Amino acid sequence: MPPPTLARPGGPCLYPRAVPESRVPADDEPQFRYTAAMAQQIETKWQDEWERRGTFWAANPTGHLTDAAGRHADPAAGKFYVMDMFPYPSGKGLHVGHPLGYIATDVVGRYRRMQGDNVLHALGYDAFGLPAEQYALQTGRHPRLTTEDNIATMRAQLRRLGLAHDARRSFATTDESYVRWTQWVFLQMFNSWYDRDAPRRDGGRGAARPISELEEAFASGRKAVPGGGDWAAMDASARRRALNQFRLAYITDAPVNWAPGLGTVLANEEVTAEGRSERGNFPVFTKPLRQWNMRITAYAERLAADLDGVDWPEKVVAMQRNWIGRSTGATVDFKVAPGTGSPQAAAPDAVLTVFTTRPDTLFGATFMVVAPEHPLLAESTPSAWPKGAKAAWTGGHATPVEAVRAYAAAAAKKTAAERVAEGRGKSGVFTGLFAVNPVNDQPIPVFTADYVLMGYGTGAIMAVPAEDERDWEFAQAFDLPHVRTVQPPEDWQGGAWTGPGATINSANATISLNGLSVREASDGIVRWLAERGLGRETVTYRLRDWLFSRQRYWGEPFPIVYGADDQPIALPDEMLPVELPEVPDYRPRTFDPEDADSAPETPLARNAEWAHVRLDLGEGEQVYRRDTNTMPNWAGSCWYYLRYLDPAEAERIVDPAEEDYWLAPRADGDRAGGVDLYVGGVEHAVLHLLYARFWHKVLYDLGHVSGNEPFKRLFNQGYIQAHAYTDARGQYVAAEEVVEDAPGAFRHAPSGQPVTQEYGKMGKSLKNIVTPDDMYATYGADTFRLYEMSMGPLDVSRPWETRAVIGQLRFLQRLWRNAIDEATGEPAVSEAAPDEATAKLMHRVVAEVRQEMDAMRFNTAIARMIVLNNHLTGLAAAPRLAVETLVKLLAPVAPHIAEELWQRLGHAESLAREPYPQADPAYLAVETVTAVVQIQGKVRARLEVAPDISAAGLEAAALASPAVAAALGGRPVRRVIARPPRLVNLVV
RNA sequence: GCGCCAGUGGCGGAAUUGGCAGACGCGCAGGAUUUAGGUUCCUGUGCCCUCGGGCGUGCGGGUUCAAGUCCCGCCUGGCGCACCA
Repeated sequence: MPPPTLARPGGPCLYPRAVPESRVPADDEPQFRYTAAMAQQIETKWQDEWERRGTFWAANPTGHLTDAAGRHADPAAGKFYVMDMFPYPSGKGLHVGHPLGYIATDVVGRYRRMQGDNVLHALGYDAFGLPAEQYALQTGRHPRLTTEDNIATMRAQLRRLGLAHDARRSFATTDESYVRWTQWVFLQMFNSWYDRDAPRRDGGRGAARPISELEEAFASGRKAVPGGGDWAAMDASARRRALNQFRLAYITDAPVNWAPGLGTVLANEEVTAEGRSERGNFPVFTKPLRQWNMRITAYAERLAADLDGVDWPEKVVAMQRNWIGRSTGATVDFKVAPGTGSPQAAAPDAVLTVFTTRPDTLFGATFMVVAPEHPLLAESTPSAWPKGAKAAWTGGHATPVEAVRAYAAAAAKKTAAERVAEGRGKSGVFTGLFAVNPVNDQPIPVFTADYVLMGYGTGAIMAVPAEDERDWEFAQAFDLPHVRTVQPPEDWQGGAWTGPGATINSANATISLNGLSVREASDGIVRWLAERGLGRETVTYRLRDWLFSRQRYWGEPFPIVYGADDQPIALPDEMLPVELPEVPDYRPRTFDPEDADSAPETPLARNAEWAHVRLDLGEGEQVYRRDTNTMPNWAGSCWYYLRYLDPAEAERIVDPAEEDYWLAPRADGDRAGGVDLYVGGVEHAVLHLLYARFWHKVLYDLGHVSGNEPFKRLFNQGYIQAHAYTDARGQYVAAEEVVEDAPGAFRHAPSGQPVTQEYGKMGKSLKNIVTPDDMYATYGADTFRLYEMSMGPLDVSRPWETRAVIGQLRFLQRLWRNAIDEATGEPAVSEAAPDEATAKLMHRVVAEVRQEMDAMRFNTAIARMIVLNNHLTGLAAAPRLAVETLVKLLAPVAPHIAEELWQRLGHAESLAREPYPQADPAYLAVETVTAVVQIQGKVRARLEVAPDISAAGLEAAALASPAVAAALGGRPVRRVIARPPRLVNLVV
């Protein structure tokens, strides 16, 4: 049903004179002046009106979501999907920094809508997470209730901004109907594997496939069962165990990041370089625990390669590439045996495989290092020191077994940060083992040291001290030799030479690398190794699998149960969603932050009744144990852009017709597809944005979405910073009470004492919070929006300056006065056509504003609008055409006053879909331009010349000018550089 | 340590391609209206000046007829990475 239009189009609107607390109006103030009070009246009126009319309802191509007139989208017409990063509904309330991105996306959305695009813009809430649990504990209320309250508060605060969102499309990740599909995606991951040979829709090879295909391959013998089992002879439990090694979501006992102080395990992405938790800054220990993982490493290659196809800030692309950390090199196999005089412990055919990016230096490998967690140590460490073991190598231990065990135990007790910090001095211990260098059959000792990481490459390296600084340091510390295989420059002082150079000392009976470049030598030795089965070209990634389970309450439960064999079993789709149970205590079980021996405990396990469930999953009715972990906060934000298409969708994750309309690649050569514009802070560069891309690619492989990428264009907005002030004792004083006596000299007015200015974040403890509500009351939402958009480029951080906001209110006041008689509220425009100068300026401003808006340079767009408005202010009466043009130009940024003026100027319809002004090229032509005459590159005169003046004509005009003649003072002109029509430079 | 980005009036910023440095706004100054006040209006506002002009985009060089813009070397600030073999 189409909503009714406004009853009295263009009629006089009389407002009661509401008086904000902050201001008492003067008696002589005109009744219809645009003040903060007037702005409030206008803004709330139009917010109600837009809601009532369904002005911003976006139409889907099918289904129940139509526009306000009941129409579906026209697939042939333009569409634009603009999205903000998912807000977390905190209980703390907003400050003026929060809405920056929301205003920007609103401006873009409104601008596109005025150009005829069907614009999808909605805002949901990412509402699971630890803060809600903590807030619930403080208030004694269930997190669901506090979360709902927070969402309501945030909605109200944002509604007052006048954002053109389609409110029907809002939702929260905590909604049962949303959790159901988050769990569904998890099960898609659980029930899939990565088939490296499967052809992909985009022409590539390698894709997620249903796990049933793998079962068939095992059953038919097309693929060997790992461990060499016979599929037919295996029972259900053994089969589950085998399949678990291939699932994209799998449970495993691997070393994970355990933060006792936080009471949960964390993903690598959530651990800082210092080895502490990003949230809470607690120490993080590496500890083997049985946890859920996502096989994101299977997508490493595509996640790196497909960055070429997205329109993202280079910085974010670089951060993702660095995180994925693709590097090419070779793996090389070394035979390993205990040294002479040591009892045989290694299997005779034990092999140690290493990864290296410098296979060309293989002849210079003088020892080996394995990570303390390397499996070779447990299997093969001999029980006595061999001959040749130097005293410095043994760490004072009686046997290698003892030495290795002590070293590994010490390493496990350290946080990652400690390992790094202490590792600069290079610790380690000899393992009693020797490896044989395959190129020269030299035995070289094998050490274990924690500067080698189990998680990267093979967890083992060949050490080449002469060409690697870390190996050099280790060799120095342990009295190990080095052999140079790359010729350093003549002036080289010694130490490891990692630069380019000719290969030396690298020949055996069948190959010589001597004289070759690094590149040539690498290629040569890899070929030699490959021919003999001793090595191969290899690509490795820094990226690890994504640790996906958390020991928290307020998150999505896993739709997984365990039978007697303790192997995970998926619940059938009909049983989704698995709802969060009530528990006696939501609190995560936390420990002494330094207690590395503690182990996680899940809050969901506290509900014993829920944790066990009687089901028939095809093997007869029995009691199963539920998984009591919850998913990380990232799960909900990995696919929310699909949910805006229809949050009521109950049959499938997304309707294919809707997905195709809003997200499919459209332009030729575009494989990515995805949201047309995604605006948010840079802090999610490798967390959310990497995870969401991964999920999207899985959904792509499984046929649920039509493009490779979820976010076609990404824009990182800057942050709004703020000044804070401290007194002599270092205490913060209220920023609003500080006055500036002279540049750089600040004083706290109430106390009179001098204070020091700091620059940084806005925060309660810094006493410099300014809220949107303050701005609404003192200036109105339009002025606030205008100010935030005019402060500077959107992608740059800049300081908030409350006193500067007034400039934008003045602009709106002047615009209002150009359109409306302040005494009567009636239109004050002239009905005559604009004069020549006004028309020309108007068209030029239109052209410039469009250009700036297209490039999202709102600050300069607004500056141009002000120029036009200032011109109109100088006229006796502003022409209607010019005022209406300006109102339309401004509408995306200051929509309420624009609607109000539009209505008062006699228009019945909202201007939300009024075509954005277009410049008439006829008016952009100019009769004369100002040419500057430079002498020796300095401006000495200005001339009005025809725009099509020739170089000769310009030169003649310049030389004929008396001002130029005076400046030349009779000096002969040696050279003339004419750049008609704007510049001529005379060289004397 | 390595990499990337930035540095322009008292302040936020503009100058998209080497071609008039400082658009627009704040602040400030003067004036108007007003009993008064300013969230009103108008004018001015890079610095210096002997009123001719001179100087000026972090610093020092360079290329060019011409440099905020390009090149080289520094300084300062921010961000990212940091035993990844």
